[in-house]
Amino acid sequence: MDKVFKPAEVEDHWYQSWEEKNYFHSKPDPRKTPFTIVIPPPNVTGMLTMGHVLNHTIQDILIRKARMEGKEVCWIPGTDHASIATEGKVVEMLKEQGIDKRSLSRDEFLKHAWEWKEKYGGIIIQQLKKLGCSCDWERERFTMDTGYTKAVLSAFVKLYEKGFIYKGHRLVNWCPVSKSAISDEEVIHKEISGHLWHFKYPVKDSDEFVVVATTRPETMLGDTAVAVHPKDERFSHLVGKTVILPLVGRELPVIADSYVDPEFGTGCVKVTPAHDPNDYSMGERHDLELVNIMNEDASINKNAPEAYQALSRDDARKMVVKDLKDLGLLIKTENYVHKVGYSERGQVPIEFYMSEQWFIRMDELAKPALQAVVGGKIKFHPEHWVKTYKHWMENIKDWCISRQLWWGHQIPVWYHKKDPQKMHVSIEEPDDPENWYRDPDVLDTWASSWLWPIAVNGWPKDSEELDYYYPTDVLVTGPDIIFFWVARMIMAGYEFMNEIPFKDVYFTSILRDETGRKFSKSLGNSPDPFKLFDEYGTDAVRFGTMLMAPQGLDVLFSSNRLEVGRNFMNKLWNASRFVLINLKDGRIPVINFGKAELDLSERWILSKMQKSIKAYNRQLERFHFNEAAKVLYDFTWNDFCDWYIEISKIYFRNNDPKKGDIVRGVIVHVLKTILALLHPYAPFITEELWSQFKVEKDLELIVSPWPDYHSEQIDIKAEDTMGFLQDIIIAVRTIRSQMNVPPGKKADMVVRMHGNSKFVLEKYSIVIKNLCGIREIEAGKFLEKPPHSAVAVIRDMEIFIPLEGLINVVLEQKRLEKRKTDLKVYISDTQEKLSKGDFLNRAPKEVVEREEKKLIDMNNELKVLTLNLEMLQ
RNA sequence: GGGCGCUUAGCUCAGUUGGUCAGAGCGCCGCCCUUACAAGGCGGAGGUCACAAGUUCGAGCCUUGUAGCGCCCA
Repeated sequence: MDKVFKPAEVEDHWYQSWEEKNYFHSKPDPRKTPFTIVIPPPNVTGMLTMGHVLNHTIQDILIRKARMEGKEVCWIPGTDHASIATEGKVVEMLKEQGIDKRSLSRDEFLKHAWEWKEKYGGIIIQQLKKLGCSCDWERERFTMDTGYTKAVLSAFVKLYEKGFIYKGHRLVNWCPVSKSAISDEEVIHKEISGHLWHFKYPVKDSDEFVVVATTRPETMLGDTAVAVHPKDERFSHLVGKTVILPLVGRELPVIADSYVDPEFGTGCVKVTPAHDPNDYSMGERHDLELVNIMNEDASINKNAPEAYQALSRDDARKMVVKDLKDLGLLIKTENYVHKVGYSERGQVPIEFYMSEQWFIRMDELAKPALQAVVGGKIKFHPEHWVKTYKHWMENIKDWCISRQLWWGHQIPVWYHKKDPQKMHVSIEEPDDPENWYRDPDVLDTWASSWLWPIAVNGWPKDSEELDYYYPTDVLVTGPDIIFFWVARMIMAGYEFMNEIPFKDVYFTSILRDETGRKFSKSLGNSPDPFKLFDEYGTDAVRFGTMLMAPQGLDVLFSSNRLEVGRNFMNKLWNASRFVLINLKDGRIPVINFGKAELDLSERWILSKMQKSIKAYNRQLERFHFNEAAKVLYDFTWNDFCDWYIEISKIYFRNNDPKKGDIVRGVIVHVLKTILALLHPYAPFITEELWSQFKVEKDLELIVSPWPDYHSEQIDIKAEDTMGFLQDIIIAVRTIRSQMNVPPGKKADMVVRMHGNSKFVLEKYSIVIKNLCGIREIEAGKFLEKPPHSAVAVIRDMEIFIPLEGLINVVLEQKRLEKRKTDLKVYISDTQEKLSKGDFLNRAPKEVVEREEKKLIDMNNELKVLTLNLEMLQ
């Protein structure tokens, strides 16, 4: 074995081996409990990011643990067609080739899109394999494969037939880049420093003007009214009159509507019902005309005066402002900070745009889905996301599901050519297709992915898989798609299966860089996972990422934190190397606890291990992956490597073959248990090391049994005695270090006992001698303090280390004084506590006893220290 | 404006059901290349648990308020 762990040499080998042996594949097996996860399908043309690493490592941990626990494990992978994002990329690619999308037919465009998908679609799947994900690749799905498409269209038809889907001419969020409607959830509100322009509109047949304030002057071309508050006396004389819209010449009524805030701006607002949702509502109340002044790309259309037609909205704004200024109608321009909605994909401000769209009525669908989460049938981790979910579900709005795109699921609605009111809504085309034309729009991607947990299992057909694997167990995803996806999957689960889609939802942390910025492609601050895999090893990246990902908080990611992971893997590698070197004739022992005479250190490490198993399982069950990782890290490094391995060296050097065999048995047992427990986090290195310790009855680690928790191996007494021993050893090491005793130089130890703990020194002197460089130990109740010695007090022991020629009296004084000062503080705190009658009466007996014992011990120590200090002077 | 979250060592963060002298990693200081590991070992320094009040025998943890930071929604 190499001195240093080299991840690249083992990772691909083991992944291939697992795949060849078909360990990832699942078949419904009624005798076993199923454990199912559906992957949150990444965008088909996406690349692996650190966010994926975090998310999929968690899923792989859950899956690998469940597999080792003997469940029938199925992790269903796949990719999402990501309608708007993918279409955008294809349009961009075509543009680079000099092809304009508008010059292509729908079929021609789709051909390019599928080619693109074939070319880049497999990449992220390969990347997930590199990460070690143990998905059932035979079940890989794509949201636009044939079966899945059928599921999506069936869902549409079913909801339509129930009356949950309707078509409406509405003001929707419009992305002028993709030239499509988008849902409320795809709009990002950003704070923008803009301006507030104040304009005069002349009142008809009068010298008067009204002054309106707006952040979007260009929309005035579509104004159809001016509104004031009904109780605003400044303007009440104008209500019912008419103003002339400058530049356009249209006559606008002045209306009174309580929506108007008299405090804001001038108290008069321009009303543009076709381009603003609030104005739209006012328009409905007052029966105002709708004037749509924009084309699909937000340029000005022919409903505006000719001078502005075809201008972009930005140019139109400049020109409107200039023209109004030239007419003397611009009063002032204020700097003004306000929120502007941006299209998540297009990265440009959205428009509110009148168009014909399909909607799903959500109120009915939301009811059971809300109850499932509020009532605890589905559990969120961390729980606080329930409130966010609840708030959204209680204020849910209808979902605009049509998109003016080509890449996606085309809406299964046909209109009759002669009578467009006549519709055919079905997953099959009409019998006389020549007389019909199909709705050109596609469905919002989420209107396909909300079916993911059921559609991957063959819905709407009944199947053994659907029956066996649904509902799934856990969903692991980011909190940013709680509305987009999680909520809607729950609704779809109830609507189509009358059953929840998953029992637990784990929301991952959001990754940020060291300065707190979200990782994003546009900022270029997202590290390339593959560079990290190369640099640290995949296991280390997985483990390190888990260790730094607190539950429910954002992670300030920094790659040097992955060093912890790498160092840990190397530590484990070398601990294993040590154990291998010390095997007898290369034989792997199998421990038999019944017969083995276990000594203190063995009873202690086994007890510690059981406690660690218990804590580890508990943290994993409550989805605290960082804390679980910590439990294992601490046990492995601190208990196993720093203490047990160090102690074992004594017996491997020694000539007691029987004792050596016992230690070999225990050390191999503990190490193999660590490997098994760590396997879900670090699959490659653990499988590799396991192969070195495999005996005939062992399977490969990936399918080996999860370590059992044995409460009978918990040994409080051994832990206490070992703790005593450790305190003694640490105290001696501290003296040696602080008195600058050279590491190679042996010292003697004289112990004056005040109680009955002599047995510890007698029985375990070999451990003390070896672990802190002691030659001889002399112990007794009435020994004198040797001259020139340093002292430490541990429980009932006064430990003297004679340091002729080495003792530094000033240092020793300082050391003892510091301890004395600290002790006095603790003692007075404890005394105060114990002097209160209420504490003695009300606190549990154990707590009082513990405090009393503490006080006695500390007083004792103080007394001894004081005496020793006096002797120094 | 409404909601959610955060504030613990120089930095990044754990801290379970309120109860032992509040922990880790990194960084820092000292010693050591000791035959598993220098990606390591041993030892050490470093804390008003944001602030204020309250509940309690007892608060980092529970309640209320304040301040600062972050996110979501309108």
